[in-house]
Amino acid sequence: MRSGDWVERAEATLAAAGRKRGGARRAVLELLDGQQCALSAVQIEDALRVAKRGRVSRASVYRILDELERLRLVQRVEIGQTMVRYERVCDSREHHHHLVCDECGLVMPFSDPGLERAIDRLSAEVPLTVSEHEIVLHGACRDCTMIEGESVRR
Amino acid sequence: MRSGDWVERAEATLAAAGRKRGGARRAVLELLDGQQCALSAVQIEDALRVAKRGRVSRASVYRILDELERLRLVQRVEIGQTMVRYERVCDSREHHHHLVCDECGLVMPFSDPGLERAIDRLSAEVPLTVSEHEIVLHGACRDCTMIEGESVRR
DNA sequence: CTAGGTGCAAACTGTTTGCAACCCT
DNA sequence: AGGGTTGCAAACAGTTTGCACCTAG
Repeated sequence: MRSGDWVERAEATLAAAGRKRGGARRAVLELLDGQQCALSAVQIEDALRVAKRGRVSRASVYRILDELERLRLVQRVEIGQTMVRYERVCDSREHHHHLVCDECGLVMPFSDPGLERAIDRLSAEVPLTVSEHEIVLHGACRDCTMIEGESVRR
Repeated sequence: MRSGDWVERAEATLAAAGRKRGGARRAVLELLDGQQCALSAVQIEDALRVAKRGRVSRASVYRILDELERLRLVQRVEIGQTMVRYERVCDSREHHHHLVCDECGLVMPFSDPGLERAIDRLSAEVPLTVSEHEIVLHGACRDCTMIEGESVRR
């Protein structure tokens, strides 16, 4: 999916749902469209303040994300670290999951076709009409693995 | 793992880490030992108040869970719904993941050997020393699937 | 003109921290 | 005696809500 396509699709979906346009939502859409990985509401608010695409209030960020999620334009990602993150939903080729370093908080995307096949097969057998799935691998990234052992840090 | 074994192992691990015993922690351990699936800190606090195993303060619940997690006696589970949940860590035979109904919040455990194999294989290829993994399937449970369609509820 | 969109501030909720008292070893 | 353990209350951080004003259609 080319950059921009997702914003267009989102605007179209919103219009179809009877929504009007707005500057705040547009700014959030464009920001999300440019991301490689998930962002939290707070990160989004900060990024928008810096980019000063016209200050967007905290409340609007949450309301917008909530609505985009309902329309399946973004997906929540629970990576731990207390806060919820969001990332745009794209076609299956860009589908990915997350590696999280529990030491430093680094988050990296990864994807694996074999794993997806296992999930798809499983989804059909389970007592749930599965709409989404999320896989998170926790551990220590390379940098943190090297530092380890110098104390009983968590 | 029989009921009780985990509590014993936990106490032993704590002692080995130089910890003393305490009533609050004991109550939390026993409560967790009797659970089928993950509980949030708030749920734990409430359950202990009801069971009145001698009131345990909110702060203690959080501190205890934090420590048990560091010692790998419990594992955090991020199921969405904002709050973090915890469940005891057992041997691999009891290892499981979660199905979450996004309509009513129902959480069910499931396990799948094929999926575990795929994860293990993958864990070796990734730029992270993987210590844990978490898989969550989101969707609508059977009851909610039937009710669906009556409105644009999320 | 009218319903949806937005900003601001207050309210909430889950979690963390400071501190004094307590208890295991 | 001394350090880990607890409870209480205050402090925090992320999220939600109420309300007045603005704006797209």
